[in-house]
Amino acid sequence: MAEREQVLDWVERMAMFCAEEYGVPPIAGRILGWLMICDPPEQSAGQIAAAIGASKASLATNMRVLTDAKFVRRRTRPGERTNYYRVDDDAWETVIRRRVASLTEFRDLAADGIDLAGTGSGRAERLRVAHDVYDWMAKLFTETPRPRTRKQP
Amino acid sequence: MAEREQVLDWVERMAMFCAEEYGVPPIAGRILGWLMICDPPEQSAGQIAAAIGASKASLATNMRVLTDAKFVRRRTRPGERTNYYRVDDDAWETVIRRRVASLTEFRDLAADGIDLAGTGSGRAERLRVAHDVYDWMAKLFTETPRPRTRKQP
DNA sequence: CAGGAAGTTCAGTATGTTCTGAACTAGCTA
DNA sequence: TAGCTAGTTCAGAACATACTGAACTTCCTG
Repeated sequence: MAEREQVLDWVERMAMFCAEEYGVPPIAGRILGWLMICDPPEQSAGQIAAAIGASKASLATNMRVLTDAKFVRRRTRPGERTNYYRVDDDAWETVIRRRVASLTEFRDLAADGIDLAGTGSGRAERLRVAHDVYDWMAKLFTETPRPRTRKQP
Repeated sequence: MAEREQVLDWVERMAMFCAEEYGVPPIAGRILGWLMICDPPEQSAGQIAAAIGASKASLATNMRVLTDAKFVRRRTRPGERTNYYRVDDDAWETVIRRRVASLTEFRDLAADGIDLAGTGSGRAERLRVAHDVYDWMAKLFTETPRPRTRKQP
């Protein structure tokens, strides 16, 4: 298989993963996938559209979603009207932050349920198991220091 | 607010959380929410349908989704045709297992991208950051022992 | 200034999802 | 056996989502 074709195939796999696991629209997934692996790492909407085979309109809509979500960063160059996009340097930190927020939201919801059921009741005990699992997961992320990524030897 | 109304409100919040975060259909979310907090903890489809205000058909469809996903367990009683449902005892373990599977899938996808880009290249370096973050998250779950949930003092 | 490309917005189309009533099957009970 | 209830399946309605062409605005370039 040609290099380009292999890359597009990978982009598609990544896009579908993002669509299924995180519920992003297919085109947003393709943009993300493309920006993860493309060269140069910073490209214009036109270049991206050509690469993934989507319309200008779809690019505008989906780029906005991705930049609002802080996964993609827009950069302008002086004296140029074209915007260039790349994966935000903090994108992966953002992924972790979002994950923690989701876990704590569930945990707090479970806590509300425990209050509602009456602490100590059987119903509350059942909810406490869920609460504790989510609490454990959330704390795992917030309390474990992440080793700094370093250059491959 | 009446007790019952408060509970239904909580169920609705839980249902919407599941729908938004995990992409389950609203009714499946309501079933889950109801089964988490209802008394008795094991109820028939008819009881659940009445509680959350859904049709028999929707219950059949969504119960199947939830039992297939191992979040809900079906139990039959001898000499009775009615099926009873409750939150699976292992539901939260299942949540964790699914999460790990998702993390490793992304990590492996990133690894494929690194191979494709050529290890050591700039493109590969960019992907390695993503790879390492997901690897870290996956290992967090698999390598951290979870404290046994115990009765509240 | 005129021409053209980048970017946005919107209306319309296509597609997919979710829910229900109704028709059906099957088991319990009288 | 007849009647009632639990459960399943399916077709269709209602709704939501994703995508694009086209019209428009804006800004660079000649």
